[in-house]
Amino acid sequence: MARTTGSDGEKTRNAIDAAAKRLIARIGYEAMSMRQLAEEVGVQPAAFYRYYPNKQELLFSVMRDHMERLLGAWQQENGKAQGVRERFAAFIRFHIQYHVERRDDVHIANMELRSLSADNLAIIVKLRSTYEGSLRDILDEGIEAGAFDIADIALTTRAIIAMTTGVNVWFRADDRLTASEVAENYVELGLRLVGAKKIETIAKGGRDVPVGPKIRSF
Amino acid sequence: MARTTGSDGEKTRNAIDAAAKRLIARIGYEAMSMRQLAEEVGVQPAAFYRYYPNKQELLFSVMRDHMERLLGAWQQENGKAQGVRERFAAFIRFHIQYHVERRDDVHIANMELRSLSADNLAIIVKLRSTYEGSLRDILDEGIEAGAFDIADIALTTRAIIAMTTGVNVWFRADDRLTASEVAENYVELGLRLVGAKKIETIAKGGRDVPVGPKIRSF
DNA sequence: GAATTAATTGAACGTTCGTTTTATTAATTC
DNA sequence: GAATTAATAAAACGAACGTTCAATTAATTC
Repeated sequence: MARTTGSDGEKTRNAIDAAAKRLIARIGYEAMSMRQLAEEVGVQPAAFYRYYPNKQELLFSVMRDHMERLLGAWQQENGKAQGVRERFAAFIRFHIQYHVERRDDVHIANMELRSLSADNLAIIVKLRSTYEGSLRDILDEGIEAGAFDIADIALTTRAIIAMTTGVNVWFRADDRLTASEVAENYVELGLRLVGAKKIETIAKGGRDVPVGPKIRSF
Repeated sequence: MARTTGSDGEKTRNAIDAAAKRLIARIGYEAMSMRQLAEEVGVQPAAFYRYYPNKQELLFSVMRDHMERLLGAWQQENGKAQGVRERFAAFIRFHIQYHVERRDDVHIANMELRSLSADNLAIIVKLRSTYEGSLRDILDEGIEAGAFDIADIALTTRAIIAMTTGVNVWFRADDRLTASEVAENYVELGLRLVGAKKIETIAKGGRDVPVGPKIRSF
């Protein structure tokens, strides 16, 4: 046999991508063999090399596509929010919702960095820090506006990223909480972490008017 | 050649364990070959099988030993703290300090769960949940005592674990912050997350005396 | 409908994998 | 110092690895 009836390059490419994400997310890039991937797709191993030059490019493509989609989706979402507090809440909602909806993508992006070649790693790391930087910008903005009380911005940014990304470790769709319930819980936790002041307090003055004696709100 | 002069089973075993931890932490269990490990130790690949029946047992042994050491160390530390708030702070300090001191162990424990056989995974997962349960117990205790204000205990427990464990991703010993400075920052963040009340407030009444109208502190 | 292009198979490449077997030497015991 | 045990080396096992190549057939173009 050779070309099969009804064969279609685009369909096969999509099938390869989908199967690869499933497999890499479940057993890991190193553990996934090309024969395993081919079987999942329903083709011979050699067919893969019409679509990717090698295994590494497949991983890189999956991760780059994911990061660019993530960044694009957040940029779109970011435009809607009004005010720091709402923008901060929007970020957390977005982050958790996106992570829950594209679990495999996110899991791969978090776990397979070490399987990337040096060049590819540099590119992905850059995209990551762009994304995390957009959260940091919100924290900066919140401090400027006098809405947040943060001791160490970089550290707090990382804490929030770690906390919210961690949802993917335990969240199951059939759990007691829906994705948006989880998200709202994390919005509350996030607001605590950044020391968000009561809305009235901000409205009354912002950073130029001290809120009273320098006592933390907890 | 066969047995080498000065050869010692205990030393070789320790060398294997140390090299394995280094390698697995850096490149991953699947990516580490037995020949690579042997070379790192300075023996032939076959020598390994005097100490472990196979590669999987090595990974399991590394992870089980780590979890048991972690649990033991926390039990010892847990006895010292007085009061919920201090016990909570002690947990965070301990967790971060331990993670920073045994980076490879912790990294392996977090990354290589999927490389464990089903039986071994069940054992490690049990040890993990015992450890995480000890944090949950502190949150329970804090709520009981009226010292904490927590909406969802299970979720908050996981948030704290994720947040503090995440330190390992970015912490470098030569960074601007020392391990204990980082730990103190996270203690503050942790206290915010659990809605820890001001010490005077607790002293004045505990949970039986309402702190005022039911308004969150932020 | 012939020529061309797209998609895939089947077989094989050399390499590396985890592991086993056997032989050999060092250290310890008696 | 002979017998025993401990610790290794050396070589090989079959299986699996990522990848390449040539042949073949389906779909498309002209």
